Amino acid sequence: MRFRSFDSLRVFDVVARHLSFTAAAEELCLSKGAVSYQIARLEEELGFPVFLRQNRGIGLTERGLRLWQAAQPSFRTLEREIADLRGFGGDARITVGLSTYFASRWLSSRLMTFIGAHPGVALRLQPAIDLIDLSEQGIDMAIRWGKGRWRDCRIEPLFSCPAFPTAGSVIHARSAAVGLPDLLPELPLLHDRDGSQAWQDWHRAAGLPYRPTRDDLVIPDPNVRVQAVIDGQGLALNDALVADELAAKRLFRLSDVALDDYGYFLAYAEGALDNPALRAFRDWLVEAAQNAMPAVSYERVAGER
Amino acid sequence: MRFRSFDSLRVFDVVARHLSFTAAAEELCLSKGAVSYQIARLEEELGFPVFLRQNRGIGLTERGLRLWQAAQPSFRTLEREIADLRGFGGDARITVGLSTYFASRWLSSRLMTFIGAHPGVALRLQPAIDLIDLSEQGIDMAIRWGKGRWRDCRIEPLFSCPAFPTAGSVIHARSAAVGLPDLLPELPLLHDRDGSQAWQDWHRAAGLPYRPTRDDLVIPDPNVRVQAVIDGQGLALNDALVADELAAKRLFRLSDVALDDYGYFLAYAEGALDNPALRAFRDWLVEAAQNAMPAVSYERVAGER
DNA sequence: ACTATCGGTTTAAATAATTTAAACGTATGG
DNA sequence: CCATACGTTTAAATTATTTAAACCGATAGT
Repeated sequence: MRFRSFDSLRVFDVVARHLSFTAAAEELCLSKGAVSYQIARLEEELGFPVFLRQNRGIGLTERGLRLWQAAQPSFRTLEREIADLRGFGGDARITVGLSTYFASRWLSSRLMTFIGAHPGVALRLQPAIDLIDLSEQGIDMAIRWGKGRWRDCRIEPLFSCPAFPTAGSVIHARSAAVGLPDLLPELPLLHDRDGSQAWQDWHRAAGLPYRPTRDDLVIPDPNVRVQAVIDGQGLALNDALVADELAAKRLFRLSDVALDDYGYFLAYAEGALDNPALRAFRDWLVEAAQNAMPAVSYERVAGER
Repeated sequence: MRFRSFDSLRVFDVVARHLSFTAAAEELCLSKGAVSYQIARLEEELGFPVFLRQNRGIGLTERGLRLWQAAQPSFRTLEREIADLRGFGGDARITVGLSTYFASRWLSSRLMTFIGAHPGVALRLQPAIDLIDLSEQGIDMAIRWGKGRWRDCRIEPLFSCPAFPTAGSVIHARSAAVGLPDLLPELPLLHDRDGSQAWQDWHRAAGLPYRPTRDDLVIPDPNVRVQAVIDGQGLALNDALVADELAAKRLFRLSDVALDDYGYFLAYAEGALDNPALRAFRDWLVEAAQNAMPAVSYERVAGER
């Protein structure tokens, strides 16, 4: 029997990308019942199951995975070619400036849903430390971390992502024993850039005195900074995207005082949204951010007031 | 609007391969109306036509061609992977022995319909002059030219393909002037192999005397033999697959006497059809042969009896 | 020039597939 | 233990597809 259900296969592709019937249904503008039906139909025609129905959610079977590895690029090719032939080719090449830190810790795992849903758009992620200058290097949009007080362009908040002091295990142990306020003056502070207000802001929030000039370090790249903290070079303000390191106990949060007004923002030039591809990316990003604000709780340590 | 109709696209793929709605309908087991509907639907959704409706038959538009160039390999990949995952992977690699002559002049132009209709089958064409020994070199099936009197294996007739004497333009001119019977004894005859009965058979059929030993040439490869004839090396018995050369007047048929019992045959070992892939190829080949027996008419030349 | 035939298209009716909304069942996390 | 999340099922409604037959233009053979 020849395989016929390529429409079902397309539904499978979307479901496999989300690993969720519900999310796929939303992307396809279908009810989840319809998606379930399509997958059942596909499995019947194939003669083997493609998804493992697990307790909560689903997973690909081994053959399902192999099928997806073939289907994913095929549909991507087809959809891109079709988008091209339809003449949507308009400005469908967009460049987003961001830090490798944000890209690897937050964006990349979610990106598949965008590129899958917008096959006609060629997305380019431009790693950059300094995201002040848009339009330099042909960056269409930038994702910035801060208080959202930039005035050079349109700014949209993505999600709040407070910064809090973090340290490696050695300093954490000392902090737990001695107490952070006493320890603070003698430790090097790692800054994200020259003239950053962040540590100063944090001291004010914590009600502690701040002496501006010390033997501090400026480490602009957040990934490098995190590693420096883990290696015991000093203290840094980090945001919730270090959740993995916290969970793995390679990094420790030292205080429940956080800079709550910090977060991630999308920055773009005034007319940027006239480009439908950019608008699509903006819409997707804002929604993705809404649904997934990372949060890190703080366990009070013994010895803290 | 997102593209949805991948089933229609699959129909398009088949139609584009055949360049015929009717043939595609047959392959897909649909009525031609249904195929027409699917293509109309596809074109509506794409927003541009994929086929040019010509006087007789159809052709791809420029964008249709580009679409097909993307769709063809994608569907092929998908169908092959699916065939594999379904476990049809059994013996889906088949090798067919044939002459490059037959391959290039008859088979290759038709082959696309087979590989398209049987994506799970990996087909290998093994060029060979001497197709007597099957099972040597792992040949599953062989296509032979002759009278079909082999006894070493199962033989199925493909199509009758009579042989007739041919010559290049110089000899043809002399033959037209002098008459073939008078000219024949003084011309070199080109044979397909040592001990071939073909020329002897032909002389008998034409009611002419045959002297076995002369300064003749043995040229086993049919393509080479055809070229030798064109170059005026002598006369050879050729079959209807030289139609192109006849039409281009590079080669000329010298007589209406033909060896009518010669033709192409498919040879394979007794149990070969147990392999579904081989059976599929046999079925396809036999049917393709039935629908397309080449025929060459003979225009009587001035000076002939 | 006439006619049979070869495609592709159209039509209306029949059939089959898909979709939806809602109810359901089960597992999870607070 | 309850509320929720997620996939499944169900029955009904809606769409889409298919078919057979008629149709139309062009072509090839006579």
